[in-house]
Amino acid sequence: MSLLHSPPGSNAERSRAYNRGLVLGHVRRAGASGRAEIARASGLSTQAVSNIIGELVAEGWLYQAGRRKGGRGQPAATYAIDGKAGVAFGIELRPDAVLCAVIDLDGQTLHTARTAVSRAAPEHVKPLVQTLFDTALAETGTPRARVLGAGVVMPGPFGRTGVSGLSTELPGWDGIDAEALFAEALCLPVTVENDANAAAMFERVSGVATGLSSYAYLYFGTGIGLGLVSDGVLLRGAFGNAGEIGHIPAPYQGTLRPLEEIASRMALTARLRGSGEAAETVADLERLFGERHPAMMAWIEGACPALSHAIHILENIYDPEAVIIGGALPASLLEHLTRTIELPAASISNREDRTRPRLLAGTAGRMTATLGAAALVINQTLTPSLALST
Amino acid sequence: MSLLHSPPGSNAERSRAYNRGLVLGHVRRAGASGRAEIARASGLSTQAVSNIIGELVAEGWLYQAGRRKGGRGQPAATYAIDGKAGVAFGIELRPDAVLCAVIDLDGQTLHTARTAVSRAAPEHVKPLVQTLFDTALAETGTPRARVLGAGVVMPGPFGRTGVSGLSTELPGWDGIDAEALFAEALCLPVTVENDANAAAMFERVSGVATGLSSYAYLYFGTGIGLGLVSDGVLLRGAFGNAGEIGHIPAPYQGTLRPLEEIASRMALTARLRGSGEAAETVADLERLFGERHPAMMAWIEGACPALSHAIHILENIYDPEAVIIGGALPASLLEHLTRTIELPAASISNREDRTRPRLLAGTAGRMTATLGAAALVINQTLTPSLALST
DNA sequence: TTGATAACTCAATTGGTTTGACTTAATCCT
DNA sequence: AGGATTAAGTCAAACCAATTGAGTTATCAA
Repeated sequence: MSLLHSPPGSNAERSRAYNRGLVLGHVRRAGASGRAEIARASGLSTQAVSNIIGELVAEGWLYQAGRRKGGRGQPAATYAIDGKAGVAFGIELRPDAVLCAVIDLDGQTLHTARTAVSRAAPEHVKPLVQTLFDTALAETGTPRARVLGAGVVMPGPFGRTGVSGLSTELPGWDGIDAEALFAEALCLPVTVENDANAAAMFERVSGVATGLSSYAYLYFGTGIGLGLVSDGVLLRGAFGNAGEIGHIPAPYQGTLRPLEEIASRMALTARLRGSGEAAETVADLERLFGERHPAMMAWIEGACPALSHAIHILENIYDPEAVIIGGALPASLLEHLTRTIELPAASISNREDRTRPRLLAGTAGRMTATLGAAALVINQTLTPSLALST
Repeated sequence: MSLLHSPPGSNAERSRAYNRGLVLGHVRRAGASGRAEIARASGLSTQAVSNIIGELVAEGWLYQAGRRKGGRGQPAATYAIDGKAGVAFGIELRPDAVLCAVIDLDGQTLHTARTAVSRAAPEHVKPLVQTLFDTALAETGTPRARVLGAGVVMPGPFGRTGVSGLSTELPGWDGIDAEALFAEALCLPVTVENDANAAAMFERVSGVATGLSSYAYLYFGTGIGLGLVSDGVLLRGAFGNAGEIGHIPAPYQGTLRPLEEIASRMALTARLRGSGEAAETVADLERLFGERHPAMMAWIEGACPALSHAIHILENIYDPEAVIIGGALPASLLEHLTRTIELPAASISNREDRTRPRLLAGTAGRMTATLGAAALVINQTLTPSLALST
């Protein structure tokens, strides 16, 4: 019997925290709103919303944005989020570097930094992250109290004990409770996720998935990953390792091969190297795509049917509002892929009443996952759940 | 902008309903439990649990089961669920028949019935279901007040308006709000799902998924369906049509074909018909499998790699605790399939620390979905969520 | 027998929402 | 212009349910 302790019980305080999140989330999604409007949307009484808004204004989260015009009755005083009222700190751990970012409640990027490291062992990383955090606060002029929490992106598989055999790509982190380590180092609530999940959240907080609540996100990191968002919440699977889409078989020249051997940055770089091009950075890839390098175009030709296959599977299994592709590829290339990938016809997503494309290009670039780490925290404050750790 | 109204705000009453569900759920999963134990597991105070238990005992949901022995301190008085305290009514609508079932909180089947119909149009079905409900109550001697709700299984796609093009297999139900219709007819809260989702829930409430909270369920109906359970809750996708796994391409003799053309009852029946066997019922299939009919064995040989492929995909995308296969096939055949399907090695589910098999055989038989319809309701009362309609 | 331990209860307190009566500010209608 | 209507919002009291802290009871261990 798995002794997963059940979600926490509810009491007055937790209700308040939950309802505050509801109000903030509504204002974030719908823009400046009046009390009555929020009350109707949330099922709370106007009085409750009024109390909560009073509190949020006093604490600086909301400010009065204006008044509605037109219509009968007294015009509503509308309130909007002060984006600067809260920020989130994102950390990405890679074998050769530690990246960090700060984004605010609006999803605006306030700060990014990259530090190369020779060893990513916990004892090296911990003080480094503390320094990075202090620097980030100083540079953005953010008081510590305004930091909602920290998100951490690192290669899985994650700590749910004894996943022997599969060891992490990050030396020295096997069996380490990263969440506790960073929570202690930064004195903040910490969320740990893989790159794809984090990047998926960034799209929701400030990218192309704004307004979506159930979607699938294909992330080009080194390999290829998948983030699944359901009702605004990430699916993590039973052991926290959901989204290993790189392993699934995809068609390639008449055979089936793991998707990541066909449609990943790894595969692309290998192919370019084969034709004598060393493409280390996103800028390199952009240039090579710009000049329509034959090896690049050959990779695209192979990747598109494989991605189409993956999308077909995702759509039919998951029925998302959209599938998004993003990550460490140049924007031009992602754009090209969304135009070139042929969407399967035999799909429940192929419906007439769609208002949005089935396939979208997400944020491009090497920092997506780092920004996503911070976005995890923003999303949590705006999409409350009783299971929330904060 | 999708105006999905946000989840309802929390107040004292909703908190209580939620916490009651938490207590009931704990007792259901862990067996007879003491107040303090439940308090620790749920994060509530003993006093809160005490009050809730008092209420639940007064209302007949719980009864005192005994006292713990041994250990220091005062022995805990333990409480257990009275399975008979609540029942759920399940309805399955098919083009040629209406099935119904009653199960109790323990997941025990109290009643099943099948009525052939010539037309399954709403105006015919509604009075029929009312009669079936009354008969079921009378036969099981259940007072109306003990019925927690009704679950309805019917072919999708579901009502989220205007899914033109895709029309339901059930004539006359296009654009009908089945939930409202049955809620009004039976004066009960109603949940509508597809067959695979419902059957998946039956496994959780009384079958092989007891104690699992994240798993994937492959359902053999006419075609093949998928139910995904995540943290005890069904994933429905953005438009309520998640789980259309029958459309995904699977390997068959060197080519890729839709899974349901290879590994479904439809495919099996077609193949048997091709060799002159009319297999209409599960019993027919059982006989043919018992005598190892060549057409049956050929189907199995083709279906196994295709199912293995599907399982590979599910495991790597969802990271479930287990994959379950069940539905309208004979138990012996399902058993055989779980033994014969080769589980992919390149899977995150292929871990050393597993305590449970990766692939399990679920409940077999033609009534699985009907029982699942009822199980939906039982699961809701035992796995509380703030979003709950009740 | 006594002390430690744990489960449980009682009564008061606390936190938060709802309810209902009232005020304010705009448009509509005559 | 002026009253009716409509809607937003406030105030204070009532209400609901969880927590807190002190006290009781039952068992084991020394």
